Amino acid sequence: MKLMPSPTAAPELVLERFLPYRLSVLTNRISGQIARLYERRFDLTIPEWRTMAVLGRFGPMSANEVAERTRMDKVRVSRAIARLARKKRLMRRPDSDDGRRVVLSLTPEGRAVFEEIVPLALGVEARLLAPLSAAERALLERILARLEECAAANFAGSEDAASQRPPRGGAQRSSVSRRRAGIGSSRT
Amino acid sequence: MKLMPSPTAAPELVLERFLPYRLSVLTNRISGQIARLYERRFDLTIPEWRTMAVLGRFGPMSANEVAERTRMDKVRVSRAIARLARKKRLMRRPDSDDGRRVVLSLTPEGRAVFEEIVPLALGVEARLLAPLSAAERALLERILARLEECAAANFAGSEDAASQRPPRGGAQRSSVSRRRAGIGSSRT
DNA sequence: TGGCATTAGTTTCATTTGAAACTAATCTGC
DNA sequence: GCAGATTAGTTTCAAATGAAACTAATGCCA
Repeated sequence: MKLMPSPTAAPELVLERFLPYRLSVLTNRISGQIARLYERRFDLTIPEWRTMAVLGRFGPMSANEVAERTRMDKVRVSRAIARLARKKRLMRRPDSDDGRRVVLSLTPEGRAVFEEIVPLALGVEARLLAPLSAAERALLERILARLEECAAANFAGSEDAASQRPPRGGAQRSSVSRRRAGIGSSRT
Repeated sequence: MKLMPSPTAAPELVLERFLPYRLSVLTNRISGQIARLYERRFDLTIPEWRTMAVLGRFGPMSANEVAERTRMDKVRVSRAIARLARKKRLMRRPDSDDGRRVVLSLTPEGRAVFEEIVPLALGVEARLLAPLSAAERALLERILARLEECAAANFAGSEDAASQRPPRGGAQRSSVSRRRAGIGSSRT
């Protein structure tokens, strides 16, 4: 039987049971498999695939809208678009109403690739969910929604840090802040 | 009411509802928050933190054992160790029995940092789990375990790809295989 | 004993990444 | 109109990353 922890017992942290760590390992594995699949069969990175996915599903839109929908930053989107354009999987049409915008749309070839990938992607998802019962899936859905909400809230709450930024040429930055603040990419 | 899908209806893929994508976004957010926390307060990256976490919890071990426990590749571990050693948070003692091995252990300073972080990390986890009921947490545990199992199985099943590798100097590699096979880092 | 495969750990190198800077077009207030 | 602020998208640059090569010590077995 389990004894009561002594009043002074330090709480334990075992990495293998720590939720953020577990999520990270799990997600990276899944993303890795998917990335390999897309790369090997379609010469497609995950940012490229995500871009195609939203264009394929929702039709033409600007790079910014792609960034919002995929939650990728605009740099990644910009590069994904450049590569897709090079491979002739999407077209960029300057917006006549707003000279800054560029409207993106899949080429017929891009759409063909998209339509070939969709069932594969859904198949991966189905295989992942296969061992779960319907009830478990429903609960997973709810749990994910809550965690997303919670993470988004905390996320928003910590954005202040970047507010007062010194200009680039501005000489010194502490060695701490110099070490990349960059963070959670997961090429996924 | 919902109509039956027509026999020819293509299954739909909406990125925002696609499990691998959702996991990725969620995980990156969480990892990002944590990384910011560790970096700002302790000048510690996630690979460094993971290394300290296993050394702090399980005591001295070799770099390889750290890699196994943290599921990081040995390159990452090697670099994390180098940085931690530079910052005097861990010590490397050559193993007298096996000249290849180096036994790592936290310095007193490293341990102090470790003990300061543990409650913070557990706090982050607790905040994440706060909106979930006990029943939901239990089910989350089960679901995670199943997904991990499933992902690990598929993972193992797809390792063959790297088997016959051409030597480095070996002239050409296809543009496909040249484009990094690298994948799911998520600096997490 | 000696040679060849293996293991621990590091280094090299090509690539990805994102914050910050940058360019160019549009909006805003006056 | 028109100056300054904002927005769309790209480029620059300093890391981080990991596959493959490398170095060095062991294991194995003949």
